[in-house]
Amino acid sequence: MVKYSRYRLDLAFGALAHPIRRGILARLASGETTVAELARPHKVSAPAISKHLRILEQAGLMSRRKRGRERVCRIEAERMKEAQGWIEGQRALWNRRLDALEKYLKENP
Amino acid sequence: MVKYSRYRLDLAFGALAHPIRRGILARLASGETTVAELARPHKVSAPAISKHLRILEQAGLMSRRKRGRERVCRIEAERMKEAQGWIEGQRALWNRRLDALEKYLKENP
DNA sequence: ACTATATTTAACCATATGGTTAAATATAGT
DNA sequence: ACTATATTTAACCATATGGTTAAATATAGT
Repeated sequence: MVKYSRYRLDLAFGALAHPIRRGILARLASGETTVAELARPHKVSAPAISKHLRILEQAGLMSRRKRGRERVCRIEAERMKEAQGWIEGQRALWNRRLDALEKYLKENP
Repeated sequence: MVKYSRYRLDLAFGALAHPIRRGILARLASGETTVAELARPHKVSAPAISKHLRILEQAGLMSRRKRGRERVCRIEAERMKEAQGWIEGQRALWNRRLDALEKYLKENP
């Protein structure tokens, strides 16, 4: 039972939690391309890829636009940055605490 | 149907995809503490918290040790670093590409 | 030994995820 | 108009997630 609407970071991290979706993002990081091209390296059906793309799109990590009968996909950098930012913030806290501890131990041998 | 064993990054990102778990990690970033203390800010049952902790632990983002009848939880920095590293790598690619494009546009007005 | 506290496990339920095949939709190309 | 190609939607199934309450387990404290 989901009680709260799903926040942006939930969707972003959730989208990053599957190897095929990370593979798709990795491919997109080197330039936009079509759905067929994104699907090629993975051995799942076209509908499966379509679902992964929807999850990435809903998470705001990627966008699609039509080009003839193809769809061209493009990474969206902002949400990736937000996800990274969250982790970074935690690690900053954590490291600051460890530094303080280290300093304390040095000063109180 | 999950066909491949779940990789470390799958578990790590999956674990980060819930606000309660991110809240728990945020608390842990400022120092280790007990399960009861971690549960306090969240209005779900104790078993729900216990499940979240298990997910965090299986993802390698946190560890638990016994202290009397309590369990003391502690963040595990390494896996956090890996998750951040993955995103960072993608963004590096992406930004390099954008920089190259910008340069190209500047040189070919 | 008895009782209270901390935490997990069991059993249950609803929804989300991750896959499939078959069918629908839209455009390209003749 | 006809056919091929690209992609999505529908219907289905199994497993994972996220919650609940009730019970079990383990230790603390008298």
